[in-house]
Parts: sequence; C-alpha cells; structure tokens
Amino acid sequence: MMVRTRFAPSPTGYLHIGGVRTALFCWLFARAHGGQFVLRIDDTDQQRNVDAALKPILDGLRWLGIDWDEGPEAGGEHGPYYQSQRAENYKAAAQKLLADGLAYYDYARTEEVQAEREAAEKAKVQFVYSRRWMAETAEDRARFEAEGRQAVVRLKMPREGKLVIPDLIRGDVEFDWAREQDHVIQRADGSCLYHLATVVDDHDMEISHVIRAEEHLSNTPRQIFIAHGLGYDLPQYAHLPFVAEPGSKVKLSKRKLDKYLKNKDFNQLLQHGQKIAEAIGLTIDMDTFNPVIVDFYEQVGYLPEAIVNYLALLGWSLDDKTEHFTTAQLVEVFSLQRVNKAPASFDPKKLSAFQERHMLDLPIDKKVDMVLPYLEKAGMVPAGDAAVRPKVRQIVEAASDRIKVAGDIVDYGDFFVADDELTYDEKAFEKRLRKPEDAAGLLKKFRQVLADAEAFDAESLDRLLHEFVETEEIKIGQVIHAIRVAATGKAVGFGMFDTLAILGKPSCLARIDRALAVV
RNA sequence: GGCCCCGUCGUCUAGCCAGGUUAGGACACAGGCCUUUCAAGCCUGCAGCACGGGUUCAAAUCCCGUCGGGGUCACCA
Repeated sequence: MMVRTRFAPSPTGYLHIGGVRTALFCWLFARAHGGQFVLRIDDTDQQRNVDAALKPILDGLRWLGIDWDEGPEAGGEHGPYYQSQRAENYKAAAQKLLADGLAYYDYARTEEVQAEREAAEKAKVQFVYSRRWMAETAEDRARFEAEGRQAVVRLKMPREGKLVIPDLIRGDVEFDWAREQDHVIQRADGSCLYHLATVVDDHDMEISHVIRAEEHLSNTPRQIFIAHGLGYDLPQYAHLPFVAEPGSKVKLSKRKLDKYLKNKDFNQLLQHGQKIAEAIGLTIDMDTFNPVIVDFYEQVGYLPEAIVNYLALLGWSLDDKTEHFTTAQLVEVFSLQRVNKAPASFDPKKLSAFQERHMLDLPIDKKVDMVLPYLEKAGMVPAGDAAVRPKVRQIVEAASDRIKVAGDIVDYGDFFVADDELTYDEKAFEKRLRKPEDAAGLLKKFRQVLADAEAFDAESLDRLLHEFVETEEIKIGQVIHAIRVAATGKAVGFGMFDTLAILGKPSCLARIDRALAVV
C-alpha cells in the first residue's frame, strides 16, 4: 500500500513549533516509506486573507526542508487542496449520511440545546441530547420550518456499545459510543464542519496514515463513525504526544507567550534573537518573533537542519545514544514504533545545543554565505560587495564556534567600523587601560613593536608579543587585555593575534594611538 | 466533573512488549584541566524508576490499586 500522509494547517499566519513537529513526523514517515506527503489547507472557517496567512506557513515548511508532493503551489491529482473549495464534497457526504439514517436534520435552536446541556450538568448526569427537534420525515421538517426554525445536520450517534481505535502509537484505545454527542456536521447555511470535512478529504486524498497530535484522539470516534457511515476504509491512526511548555507538561501554546517569557532559558533565547534583530534593523512583531514560532529561527540565522534534528527528538528516539542527525539521516531511520507516548517539553537550551553541533559541521564557506546578509543588513558592509568576503571569511574562521547562529556575526562589527569611530566599552576600558598603572606605558611600548613589525600575520604577532613580554619581564596578562580593548573596544573576543592580523597594521596602530590619547 | 491519554535524573530519553543493567546516553548544572579574554574541547561530579500492594528466587520491567500531570467534552480547527 502506498503511504500517504498529510498535514492540514489552518491559515493562521504563523508556523507554530508544535505544529511543525507534527508536520515533520508526517513528512518523515512518508519519506521513510517512499510515500507522499500532502499539504491541505483547513480553511473551512473562512477568513479573508488566506494567502497572506498561509505564506509564513509554507515558507517555514520550505525553509525546514519539509516539501510536499501535493498541495498549494505543488498541485496534484487530488485537488483542490483548500477545504473552502471542496464544500460540495462535504455536502454530498452529509446528504449520504442523511439518506442512510446516520445523520438527521435538527431544528433545535442553539439555546435549546444549550439549556439541555446545562440541565444535565446541573443534575450531574451525562448530557444526552433529547433529539426533540430531530426531523426524519418531510412532515416533521415542514412542521418545524413553519415555526420559523432552521435545520443543522447532526450525526445520529450510537448510544450503546464500544469502539476500539487501533493507534500505531498508543495501541488499542477503547471508547463508549454513549459518551459521544450528536455532533453538528453541517450548519444551517449549508457549510460543513471540520470533522466531516477532514474525514471526507482524507478519504478522497487517499491518506493512508493520519498522523496528528494527541488532542485529536478524543475526536476520533466521531470521525470513525462518519467514515464507517460513508463506507470508507479507515486510515491508520497515529496520535503523537504534544509538545509541552518549557519545564512543564502543559501543551505549548502561542497564546501563553507572556508566561514563557518568565522562563529563564526561553527568555534568553528570545533576547539573543532580539539583539540580532536590533542590529540588523528588523522590526519586531512579538506575535511572530519569538521562539514558539519557526520564523524566529530563520530570522536570526539558525540552521534548518538543527531545528529539524531537535524537533525529531521531541518524542522520538532511535536508540540510547544517537542524537545527531541530518535530515537525510532521519528519513533513513525514522519509524513510528519509536515515537514516545508522553508529552515532551520544549527545552530552549537543548535546541541551542543542537544548533551549535550543526554549526560545527558547516563548512567555512557556507558559514560565510549565511553570515554575509546579516552584515549587510546591519550596514556593516556594503551590500553585494564581493571584496569584503575575504575579510569576513577570516573573521568567521577566527571566531569559529563562537558564531552560534548566523546573526552572531554582528558581534564582530568592530572590524568594520572606521578606526576613529570605534566605541569603547567603558567598563573594560577602565579596568584594562586606565586602572592598571603600567597598562598605558606597556601598550605604548608594544605599539612601537607593532609599528616595526615586518610581518603582520597571527603567528608573527604571537611571537612578537611573547618576545616583548620576555624582555619586559612581565606577564602576558599585563598587556594583552589592554591591547584587546584598544583594538576592539571590548573585553572579550576571539584570539588576540587573529584579531590584530585581521585588523591589519595601520588599523591597529591607529586604534592604539586613539586609545592612548584618551587614557 | 465524565471520558481518554500519560508518569525513568531539572529537561530530552534508552531500558518495559519477551523480569536478572553498578538503571545507559544527551542537554543543563557544579568543580577541575587548558588558556590572553570569551567560547570550544577534555576530565570529574551531581541527579531519576510517582506511591502502595501483589506475583516471583528476582520487578523500572508483569498484575491490581492509589496519587499526580495532561488532553477533550462547540453550529473552532
């Protein structure tokens, strides 16, 4: 049997980390079995700007490498892939259920059903709709309509017996039919609801495996009822554990952003991103620029493979030791059998760790490619100027693993500012240049050494400084910090000799002179 | 509240189905080494089977119960 899975997002305007994890598992499963992955848009609850609200979702999936064989922009034989364009199929399905006595026209007013529901609640008994306004004959319909009532279509659910849902992850899950309500599947205006639509579409699109988040498990009986009623073969179900909040077991939700911000690790991740966003002049929309939304990671320069790797491990594992995977490797080894049942909470720190690991694997030139746009956006280098590349490459190489995400390159903006525009970190300047009595004097002496230097590569500079330290009979720490602050304005950075070499002799001398002048 | 799901270090997890492990790995954390700062790296450490019964020579693993957490109960998806 051909494996076909689907991901069916609503066009909400953003791609949520929990949603994308579900999409990833669907995709991985399809790819692992040489099957197809379908993208279908759940826009039955019409809003206007579907295209605009869909774009971030499609972009996010594409960025992560989750490609779809059928769906928006891809086409396919099972289209259209927008539920809003498939309404006729749902109506036909509703008609069939009606004709077979598995659904009925219901003329109850919303308040009337609500009143029954509340009465049951008050009496602390299970709510069972009285079906008082059920109309199964033309006469009944005419009578209710004469009262000015309008009909919705409800499922005529069984009121006894049990149902067993075979779930690939959870095993057999048993439900009592009696607990199920007569759900509405079609509104008075003829539009159909999610459960009907999803069952019809999954069938029409020949979906073999319905892989979705756990919160849908309790919705499954009614869907099975519909599928049976329509004479469909059931797909295989697999209900994934949901992704939980950092440090909790509660489902991750975009709406609770304020709460997550109080989480130290989460907040740190966000602040890191904000620093980069600020440097590159990105206008921050808190609604989408935060670690719950995939777009955030793209903006600040994460590696899609790292996100995929981390997400894959949220609820799935291969064995007791392998954690580092490329997306291609995941496709090779992924299986539903090894998906966990318990919810997995989102750990910003661990995500960062994966990012670092993947960054380590990235060839230097790829890193340069990633980093360049950030320097351009920050106005640190002119846009599209190939001449800056060698210098950027040197910096990236020297910074090595200090660049955790591409946007971190903005930390090295000092290499690109004019010598007389360098700003000093006041605290560092005070501590390293002003306070130590001998700092300025030593720096001045070493400036002469630099001025006389014939070669200005890192290795030569290293030798020069060590010779200097020896003849002066001082410790390297007595002078090197002063040099760093003078040359970069900061107390921290990568190797001192790389720093000086990249800056070049004229810049080094100019910067030292300038620092000396204000000590 | 009803129904359903879940419960191994702080977190992600291996082990559970086919009982016997010093309960393994990773992230985080702490300490150390390295060192010109910051990272990285290396070493060491800290830390867990929710609880109670039962079955068994032996239980994280099988059975029962309790507790805890979560999901869901719409003319949303």
